[in-house]
Amino acid sequence: MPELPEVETTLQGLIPHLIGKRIDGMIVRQRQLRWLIPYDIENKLNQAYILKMHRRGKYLLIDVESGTLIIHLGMSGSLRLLSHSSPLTKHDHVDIIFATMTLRYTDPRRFGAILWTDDASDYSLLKNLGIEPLENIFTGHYLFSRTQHRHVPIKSFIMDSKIVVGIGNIYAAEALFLAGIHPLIPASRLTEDQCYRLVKAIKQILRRAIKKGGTTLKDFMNSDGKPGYFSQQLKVYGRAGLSCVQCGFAVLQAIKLAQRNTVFCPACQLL
DNA sequence: ATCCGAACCTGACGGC
DNA sequence: TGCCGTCAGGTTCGGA
Repeated sequence: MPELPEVETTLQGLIPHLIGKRIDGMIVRQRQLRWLIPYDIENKLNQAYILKMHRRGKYLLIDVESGTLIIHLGMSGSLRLLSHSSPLTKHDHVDIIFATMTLRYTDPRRFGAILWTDDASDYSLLKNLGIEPLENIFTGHYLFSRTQHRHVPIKSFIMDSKIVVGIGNIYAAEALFLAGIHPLIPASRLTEDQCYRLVKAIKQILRRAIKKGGTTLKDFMNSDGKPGYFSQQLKVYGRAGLSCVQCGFAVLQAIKLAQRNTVFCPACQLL
């Protein structure tokens, strides 16, 4: 489900409701997500006030005085704000309870994570992450310098969170299409100019997707339970076999790359 | 250091 | 209807 725009949409939906609020309790119905939810997390969060909420890559970080609650939505996770009486459905694994509402984590595939750290700046899953794609330090020059001597396909490269965070399968395909770059080109073979174009495309795609509230394919919902509308703007993802919206004649082609479906235009994105 | 595939899990869908 | 294989928005980890 969620790439950076969906996580950002969720975060921005939650912030106005949760900052400064006190957590009155936490109910864990299913501890086994990607990793086990730590057994002491209910104690750590009980009666804690939410000081700050932010995002690092696709990780949602919720700061309280004694540390940080870390939430990752995996492939199928979502967070919604509900009334206390809202009926439970099958994969509602965790509730965080506030005075007037419940924050509910739902995740059918359980690839997501709910973790705790006393010190987010020294947490293994966070400290080796690459840079944020929407920050100014993510430049064509940065990307070009990192591609040197790297032989992986450029699509895998921009999806590598040690290089740049937040770019998943949908937006990687869309950004490469927008930049006119074939997904299979080895990273080291990109010219500096192509790196500039790719970075520009990534920023543009992500910003536009955030503006539309993310991409809803089957079931993505923001924290108010509303879908995102960026799926209507997708130019290659999910369109294999259809004609290219840019050149109008080539048929979009699908290949498997690093176990992920990858769609591109063989005419607009030359190898 | 780099790269690749396996692993985690459920549900939806198409074919027989 | 039911069973089987395939696929799905992520990413860490282990081994080559």
